[in-house]
Amino acid sequence: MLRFALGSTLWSDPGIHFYLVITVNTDSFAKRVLDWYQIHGRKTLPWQLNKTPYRVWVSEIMLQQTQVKTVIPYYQRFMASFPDVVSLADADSDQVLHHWTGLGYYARARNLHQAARVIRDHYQGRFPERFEEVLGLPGIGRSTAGAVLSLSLGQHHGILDGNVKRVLARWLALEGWPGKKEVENRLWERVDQLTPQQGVAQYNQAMMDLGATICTRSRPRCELCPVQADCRAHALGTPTAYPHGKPKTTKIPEKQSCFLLLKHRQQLLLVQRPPQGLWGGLYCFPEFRDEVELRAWLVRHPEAGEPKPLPGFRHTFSHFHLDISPFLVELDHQPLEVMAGDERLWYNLQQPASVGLAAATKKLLAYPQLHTERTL
DNA sequence: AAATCGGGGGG
DNA sequence: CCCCCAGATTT
Repeated sequence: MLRFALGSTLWSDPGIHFYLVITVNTDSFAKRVLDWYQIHGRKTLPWQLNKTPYRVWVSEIMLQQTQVKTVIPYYQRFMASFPDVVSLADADSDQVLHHWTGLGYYARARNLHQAARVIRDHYQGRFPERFEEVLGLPGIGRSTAGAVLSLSLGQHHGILDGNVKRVLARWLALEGWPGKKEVENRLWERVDQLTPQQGVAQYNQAMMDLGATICTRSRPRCELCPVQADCRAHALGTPTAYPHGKPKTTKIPEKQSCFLLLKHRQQLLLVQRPPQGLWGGLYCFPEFRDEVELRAWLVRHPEAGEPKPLPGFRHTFSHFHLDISPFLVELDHQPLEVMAGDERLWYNLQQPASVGLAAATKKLLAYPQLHTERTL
């Protein structure tokens, strides 16, 4: 922390002095986070007492999916039943899952149990203390391995859980969705740069606490944040815009429909669509939900011939895909009474009427199969 | 109703 | 590498 004091004495009145005191916080990111933690961080949660890799590991796995308040009673019961890694390894799967009931993500309980057995069988029942070995255990990735070894043993590893991602993405005003490998890699780089040599355990804990209590997802309390001064998202006034969400994967719904291409000589039947909705007011081939519906219609119109499937195609709208299956039906005799209700017309291929046609309809009207002499 | 959380697993 | 999943909770 640096303070600059600029003083001035008024020439005209030696009794009056002005001082402008400028305080500039030149502390590093890590120091400010650590200072904040000394005052505001939680230090007496069950897994913060009696710290061992095993106890921290179990807490980290539970906390991945649930908040502290909910985890505490589960953690207490779990530790009472499985006080060390060997007792966990020796337990039945059912027993372990029973302790997990209500926590969800049961695959993680299975991984936890499996990892305990690996530790019992390959590490003589002692929790491994080399990063690569920890990373190799089922259910433990880079962040959890770093958390366990730093929090319990003070080893120098960064962490990047959801809380830390949010804090850093905001502080950096980082563009991009952290689910993308490249964005996550950039975050890990910054984790490596910002994680201090001294006080890693407290720093990592502090970053998680900061994300959980101050830099929350929806209503961050920036006024209480120790790194607000140089937080880029705060400067932009849009902290909640970070981290960016998953890009809207225009989870395009798909719809299929069958079109009836009813042909008599050089004419094709088109019906006008209702004014509302898709292709409103345009002329279009009679549409059916599926082939069954189309055939049901044909049964009621015995004058029509056998439907002949034409090549289908996918038509993509802004908000969904329509998979179109056209069926050509040829009429021997004059046009029959058709499709009650809507406006309809017999569209002459030689002398096209001036009506609105959807792109898909145009595409179908251009099919060569409609322009050849009838095949019978 | 949608987003979330870290790691696993499949294409 | 990319996408999807587990499941209960929060917003």
